[in-house]
Amino acid sequence: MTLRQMVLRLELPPGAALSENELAASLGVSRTPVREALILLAQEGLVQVFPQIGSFVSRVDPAQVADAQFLREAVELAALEDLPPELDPAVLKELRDNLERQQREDLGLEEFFELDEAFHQGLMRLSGHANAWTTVAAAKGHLDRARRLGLYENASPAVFADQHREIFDAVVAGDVTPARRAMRAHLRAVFSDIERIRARSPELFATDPSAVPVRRNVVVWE
Amino acid sequence: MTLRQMVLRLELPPGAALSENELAASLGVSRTPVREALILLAQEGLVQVFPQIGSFVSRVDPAQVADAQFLREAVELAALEDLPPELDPAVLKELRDNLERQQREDLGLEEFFELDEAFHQGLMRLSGHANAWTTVAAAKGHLDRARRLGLYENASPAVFADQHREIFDAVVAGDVTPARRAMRAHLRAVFSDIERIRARSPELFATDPSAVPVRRNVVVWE
DNA sequence: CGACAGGTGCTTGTATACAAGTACTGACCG
DNA sequence: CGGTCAGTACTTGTATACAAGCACCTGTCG
Repeated sequence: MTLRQMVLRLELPPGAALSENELAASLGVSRTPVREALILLAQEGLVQVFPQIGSFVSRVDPAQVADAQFLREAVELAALEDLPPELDPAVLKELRDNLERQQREDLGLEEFFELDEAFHQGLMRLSGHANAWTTVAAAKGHLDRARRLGLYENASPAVFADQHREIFDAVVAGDVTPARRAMRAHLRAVFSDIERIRARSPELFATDPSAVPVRRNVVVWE
Repeated sequence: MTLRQMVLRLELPPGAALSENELAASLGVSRTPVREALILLAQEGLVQVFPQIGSFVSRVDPAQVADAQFLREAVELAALEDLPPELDPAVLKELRDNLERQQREDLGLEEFFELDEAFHQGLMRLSGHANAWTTVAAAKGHLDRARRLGLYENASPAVFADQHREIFDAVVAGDVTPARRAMRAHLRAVFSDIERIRARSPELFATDPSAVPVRRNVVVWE
């Protein structure tokens, strides 16, 4: 799990080489459990394994970002149409606390990301589809990394916090159509950033997803 | 892949024990690759692994069926709203051929299932979201098994074939709203069967998903 | 100087041995 | 007859050794 987080948080940058031997040594276990973890990450698309060549953190693939975006938008908008007449008060309280914390001034980017994830997951729980959300969450690795790059770029969580508030108010008021409109606008805000980032840091993005990385020998002075 | 198909086609019945050793022996390989395959099936929810106890084909979980149903409905309906003005003629031809084959009288159930899957995948390709569909397809194992049980029960693919035709005609005509209505009705037809089947074959369904299967010794006369 | 062949060190894939734990079996004892 | 406890046969989890293949480095030869 912690390896997955390192990939999602870009601590392991897209394109980085992941040797099973090195990972095993640094984690103090054998190759077997490391390998099993990499297989799961590979199925999620976060890692690419090339037989006899190496394993690599996959570069952010704009196509996969768009796929995940479509998926999450479809699911979250459908959930808004499926809200029960009586909303769970415990979840509502949790969401209110969440929104309050989002507006703190000294909020770190990673902390904002956690709150953001929890907020969207809370909305899914309100509609009784928390499990469908876990499927979406597992499929949106590329999207999450793109969103992080976007936030690192302009670092303005305040706008998103306001959008969250707008969505939440519409949900509580039972106004499905405005809630959907606000949600759609909120989710699509990602696209405004991605192309600019790609122009600045092209090495983080995939051009041909089937391209095989090359192994290079680099001299390291220690 | 063939092991996955055996689970989805109910050739390996829900609840069946899967010994890594037996599978390895019957496939002529060692435990390692078998184990890696089981890990992937476990992440899909088709298999449950209990440490030091055993691996089992997961019983059909009505909650997971409902989750997958919600997911696919959300995605397929969203795709219908995202159809381009000019539909790919190659895909249209493929769908027409598919519909024609669906109406053959001597169609086997498994063949109908293949056509059904190809039809829905084709619609997703029309809207340019084939990749999002693969994510959904990987998440709907429990739903697919429930649908197979439903078809084994009343064996009437003709109704579904007509619904497919109705959806297709609306899509070609560009009538999004009727297409959505037809699609929603089509997808929700699953629910009419599942409770009846559960009453007849409760051993295929999960009661408590966290319950641990028990190992039993049975005498086999050979 | 340039091209080519072989050595070397890395990679992942697979097989196998052992560790740890569960459940049934059967003998033993009250 | 019934309960208890050791033994055994199974399970999955982990570590390790070997197999197969790719890329670079280097020595040799033209």
